Amino acid sequence: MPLFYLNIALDTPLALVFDYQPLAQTQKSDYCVGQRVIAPFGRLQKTGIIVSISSETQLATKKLKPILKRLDDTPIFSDQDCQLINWAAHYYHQPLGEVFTQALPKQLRTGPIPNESQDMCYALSSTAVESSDSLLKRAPRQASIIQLLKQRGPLSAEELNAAFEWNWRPPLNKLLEKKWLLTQPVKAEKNHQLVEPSFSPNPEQQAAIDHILQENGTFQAHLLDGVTGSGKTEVYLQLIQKVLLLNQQVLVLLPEINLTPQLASRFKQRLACNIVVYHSGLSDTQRTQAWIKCRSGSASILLGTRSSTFTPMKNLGLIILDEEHDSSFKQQEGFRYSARDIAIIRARNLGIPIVMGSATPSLEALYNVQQKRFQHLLLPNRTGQAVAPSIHLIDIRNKKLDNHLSKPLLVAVDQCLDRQEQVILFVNRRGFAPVLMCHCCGWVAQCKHCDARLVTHQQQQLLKCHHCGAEHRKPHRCPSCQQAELFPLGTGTERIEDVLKVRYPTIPITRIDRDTTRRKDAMQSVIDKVHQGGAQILVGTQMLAKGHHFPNVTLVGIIDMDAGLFSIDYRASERTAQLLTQVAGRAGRESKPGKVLIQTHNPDHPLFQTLKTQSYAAFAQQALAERQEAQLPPYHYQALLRVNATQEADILQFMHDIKGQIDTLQHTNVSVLGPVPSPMLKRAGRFRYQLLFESSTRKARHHFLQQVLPHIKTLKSSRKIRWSIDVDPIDLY
DNA sequence: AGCACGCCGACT
DNA sequence: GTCGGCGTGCTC
Repeated sequence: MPLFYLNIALDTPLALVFDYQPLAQTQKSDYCVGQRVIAPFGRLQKTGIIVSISSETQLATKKLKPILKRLDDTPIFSDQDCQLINWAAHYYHQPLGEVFTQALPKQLRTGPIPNESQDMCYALSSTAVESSDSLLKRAPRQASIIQLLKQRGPLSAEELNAAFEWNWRPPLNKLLEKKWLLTQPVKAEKNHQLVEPSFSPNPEQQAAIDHILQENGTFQAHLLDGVTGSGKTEVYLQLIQKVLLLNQQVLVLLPEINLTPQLASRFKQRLACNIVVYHSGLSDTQRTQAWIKCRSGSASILLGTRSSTFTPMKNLGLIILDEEHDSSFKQQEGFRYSARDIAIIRARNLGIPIVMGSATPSLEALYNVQQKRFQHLLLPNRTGQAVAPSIHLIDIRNKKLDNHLSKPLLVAVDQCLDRQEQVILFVNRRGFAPVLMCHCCGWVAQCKHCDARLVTHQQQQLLKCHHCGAEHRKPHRCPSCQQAELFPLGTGTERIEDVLKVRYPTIPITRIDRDTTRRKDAMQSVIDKVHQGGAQILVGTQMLAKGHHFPNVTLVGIIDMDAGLFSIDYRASERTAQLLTQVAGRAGRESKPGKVLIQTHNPDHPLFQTLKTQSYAAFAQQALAERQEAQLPPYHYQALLRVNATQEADILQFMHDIKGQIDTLQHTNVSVLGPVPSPMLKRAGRFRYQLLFESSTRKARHHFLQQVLPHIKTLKSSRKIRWSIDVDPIDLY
């Protein structure tokens, strides 16, 4: 009879921790919290994590099965890792085992921890040095590899990838065979000096750095609020250097994969240390290795997207989260969490600073500044001679447009191109046109599955639903009246690109949206092309607003943002203001003043006026004040209920019952989404609806969790309901 | 979520 | 007879 039981979190949607007997012949000291074990579960075997060890159990002891195996001798998660994961599971009402699973790379969800691979590099051997010249004619590729190694010393595979366009593996293997090259481990770089120590921060940057360092060793959340080009990255670099000198690690979180290579290379130029990137674009093996290096401490900096939020770090000293306002930090499917909020809690648990940077901070962040939870650090000026761009509104009411482009905008584009400078045209919609309509009968192409209209993609002759991803061939005749009078209404990036190609046949035009950058490395080749300089036009969606600096862009044209002004969703105007400010920030760099032209039917709209004459900060303060006046704090809570059944009518009845209860809550909005289109469900002859509960106050959320939810659980068909809570706010601590 | 069990109709 | 559909219940 054992004297203790293992409480194990298993990857299952059940919000339970399961108790197991230990292995025979083992004792309590063989187990600790954070270890992985393999346990029998029903007829299955699952990997689980020991979350506690207890001397009692609720179940009859003989019902408890013993585990099958211990996977780790030492725990894979530290107590602090477990604490964070526990917090997240409770806060987001997610089964503990599922959160543990999220925190592990795929390979580590089942198998043993592989050894940490040593990065190898290639170096010249002594024989190569003399005999290389004779190679030049016969084997030019081998020769150029040798040439490069002579110049730069030993190089890693990654560095060779960057250096050569062609596949360097075969000639390199030849050289290895001949023993002219040898492999050796990359020397761990422990020199944490900035490579360019000459940088001297301006007074605002220095003040921010000092403030943050002053609090070092204790928890403090900092909002680094700096306009585009104000040198936030420089502040990060200085802070990172200081933390590295203390032999601590740094976690840097970014909203998107696209932004990692750029920042990684900037860090590598400036900091001599081991930098590891972690995001969903890596292979399983790469991810596992990156994860292991962070845990062991051999990586000093982890640069990653939200999937790295939970990655164990041996000695974390600082968290940096860039583009704080970005919604990509929120996971929208499955386990709905906010990487930003979890990162704050992680910093608090560890007693270390977290620095959140943005040119357009979210209202929650600014609210937290008001509440003195966040320290506000302002970088109000662009560095160097750079000046803020000037914003102009083009009133297009009653004006004749040339394919959605107004005369003043086209004139400005002409002038800009004449000066050999570059133009960004921003269209917040991909595809050719958002609506396809029949001129004879008014039929509109509609998605079968959702409420959304189908977007015309002219090049591919497809109609796509941007909501659910459904695709159809574009019909030649109206399916309703059989006439051929279908016309595309409105515009998207593809249409603007077409129009510009006709108008500027000799000017390079690049479209940047999800359709053109889906291919791996596509984004990078676009960026390279733009950096070649000369007169060019970039047409694109929000992707243009994120991260990349195009130094020769002096004009930004906003084609159509009016839709963002009138949404019922109170966060839409916030998003529009952020987007406009971010895009506008792309105009003008260094000494070239930038110009932003906004085409609109609503030139007097307060949002435009505030951004034009003042700034995003002024807009945000107004929005915050308005919401406080209406006694709506800038919190935003969501709960999503997913209802599955075979009978559509059952679901609708069920949804109706719940809606009735929630409708009586104040500051709470409920909407029914669905049926959710899914080939899987269709084949199974099932339906799924979603009930989205949105609330703007903590009180409403509390009421929902305490009163409404338990009631929903007791409803007869509640078994078929899967729900999760998404929280946007931060009254976390 | 999986997965089995078990109850019905269809079919060689 | 038995194959397979899916409604129901369980997982330490």
